[in-house]
Amino acid sequence: MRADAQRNRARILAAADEVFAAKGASASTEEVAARAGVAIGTVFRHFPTKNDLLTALMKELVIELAAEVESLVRQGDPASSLFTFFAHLVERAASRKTVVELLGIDIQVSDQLQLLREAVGILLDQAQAAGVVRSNVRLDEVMALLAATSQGALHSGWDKDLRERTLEIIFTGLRSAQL
Amino acid sequence: MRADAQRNRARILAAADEVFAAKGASASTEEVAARAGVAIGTVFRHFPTKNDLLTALMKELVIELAAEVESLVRQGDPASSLFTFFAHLVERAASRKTVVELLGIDIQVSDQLQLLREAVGILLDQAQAAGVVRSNVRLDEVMALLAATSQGALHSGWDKDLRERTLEIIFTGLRSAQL
Amino acid sequence: MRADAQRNRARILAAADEVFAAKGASASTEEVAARAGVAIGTVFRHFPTKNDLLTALMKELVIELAAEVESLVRQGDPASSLFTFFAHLVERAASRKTVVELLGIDIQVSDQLQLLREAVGILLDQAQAAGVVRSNVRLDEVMALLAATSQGALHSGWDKDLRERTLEIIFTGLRSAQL
Amino acid sequence: MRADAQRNRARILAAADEVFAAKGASASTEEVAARAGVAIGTVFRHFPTKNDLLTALMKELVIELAAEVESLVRQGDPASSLFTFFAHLVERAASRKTVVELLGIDIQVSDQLQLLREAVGILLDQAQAAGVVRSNVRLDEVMALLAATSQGALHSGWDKDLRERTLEIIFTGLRSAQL
DNA sequence: GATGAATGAGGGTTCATTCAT
DNA sequence: AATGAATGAACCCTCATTCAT
Repeated sequence: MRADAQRNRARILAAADEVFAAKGASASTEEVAARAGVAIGTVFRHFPTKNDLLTALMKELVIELAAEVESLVRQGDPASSLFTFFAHLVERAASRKTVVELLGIDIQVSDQLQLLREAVGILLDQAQAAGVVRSNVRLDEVMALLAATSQGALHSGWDKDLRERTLEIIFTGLRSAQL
Repeated sequence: MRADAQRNRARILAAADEVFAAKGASASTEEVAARAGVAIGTVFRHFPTKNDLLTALMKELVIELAAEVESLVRQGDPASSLFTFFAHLVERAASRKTVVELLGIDIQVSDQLQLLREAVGILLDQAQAAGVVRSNVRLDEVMALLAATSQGALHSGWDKDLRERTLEIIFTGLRSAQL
Repeated sequence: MRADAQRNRARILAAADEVFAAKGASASTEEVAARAGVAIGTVFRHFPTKNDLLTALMKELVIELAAEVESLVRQGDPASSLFTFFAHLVERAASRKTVVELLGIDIQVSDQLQLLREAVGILLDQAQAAGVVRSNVRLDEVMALLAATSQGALHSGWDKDLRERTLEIIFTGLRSAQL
Repeated sequence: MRADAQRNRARILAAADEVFAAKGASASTEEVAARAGVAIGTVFRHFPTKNDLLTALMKELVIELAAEVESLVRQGDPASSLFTFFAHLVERAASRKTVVELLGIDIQVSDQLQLLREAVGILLDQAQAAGVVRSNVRLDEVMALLAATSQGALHSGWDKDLRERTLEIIFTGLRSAQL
């Protein structure tokens, strides 16, 4: 791929991220093109289908998130990494519909999602090994809570304070058995 | 309003509930009309805008939910009513997109939402008075968790077992301080 | 269907006939709408797909042609009806791409085409019974010649004189065995 | 023109022949480029317009056909060459849309068509001189029949047997007067 | 009031053609 | 000269909304 094409692909993805983050997946491809400063045909050259664009966006996001988790796995405090990531994801969801749709919708990201799931699984293992999360909590529930709260964080009332207070309840629920 | 008009209004709302519950708010008005057994024009006579229809639907839902809460307030066990309602709402969300969009989206239901909010507030007060929910939990967080988990419950992976396990974590989080 | 809808349906079919006759099936639906004096949505309300419109057009045409053949079967001279119909079809094709695409393309008119085929079959039987078409000529060849010459008649050079001279050769070929 | 350009021009024409033969003139230029193994820009450098490409293709075809006719004129049997060529052209049309569009459509090949026309004229003269085609048959009709049957041969039902039977009728028509 | 046909802006997608690399 | 990315008009189709019947 030529340098300019590479650049455009990136600009389109960035534009799509912003547009879909703001208006959800029903925003028009035309708007993405406009925001990217390219003609509509260029978007379709790079992503033959709107769905392809959405999928590509999700993949990028998952990869990013998974990388983040891995870095936590390597360098973070095992006892707090899961909570850190949880909070960070929700924080991020608060401004990006994309995050939320990733966790909820099913486009063809399943493979990538699996990746994220596994990464989070490690964080959970660490946390349980460290004794900060009760042992009968399973990965399924954690992913479910991640998805749910990310979705929730998108909506109006959830300011930073509310997000923190809500997460605090969930974190307590995850921990409490040790008491 | 004539009697038949009254009847039509009700049938349209019922149809809209089913259709939007199944396909989300992006389902077409035409489909609602078909399911209601009326012509498209009739739908628009009663609800000049698709958004008006959505709003009316939400209002009905909130009223229903609020009634449910009130009944719990009057006849339920103060120590468990909040949890009962929470679980019931999520259960319901699992089969109805409407519930979820009500809690998330911002159509002009704020007034009605306020109603629901107050009702849930009473449940929370009761639960805290009974000592089963820690006192530093505020209504905001409870509403936030209700919204988030309702949203989550819509998505694929959330079968009954997962819903219960997830709620159990949240309930524990709400309770735990007593331990 | 309401009277005005009925009228519009007819106008759209008429417009489609003209437009496709002139420019072939690749002409735009928009143009059909314009010629019919209706909005684009109206065309799609009556014919949900461009292909549906094309198909409807073909059906109408086949029905018309079949009716024509039947009338010849009943009232025409058995010895000349086949030739009469043949010539008439080609004459008509000279100004209408539709006729030709009917005989060549395969949209879902097969059922209707079968109808026409059978009708022409009767004409052929009559002609052979009358001894004016040799007995080893089969319906397949007649249909093939009808299709081929109709196609040909569409193109530039085929003025009336040429059409007649060309048909005369074919007719002679069909007859010749009697000599 | 550089040697490689020369080579590319030939490869593009060959590719176009195959692609348009298979899918008709509505196939995309991109596909031609792909089949030729060159970039789309190269196609447009050689043929500034899709129509130019089509025209060039037709010219080549006509030249080929005319050469074939000339060879028949020189070495063939005067009494059968016309029929031979006729049958061969139709046979070829059965597998190549190009042949047919050449004879039907009006791109700017008229000059070249004239060439073919003249060549076929000679065959006709020979056949008439040999007494196997009646003298009142004119070149116009022969060309018309060539075009028509070539078109027809493209369509589904025309298997080899049908083509032969159909041509047999036409050949008889051309001959019959002598009887 | 109800009906359902008509409207037309908007959305996804294709493809001939242009132009920077 | 070749490459292949960018352009943008045009196409098919959908759907909220309006309006004649």
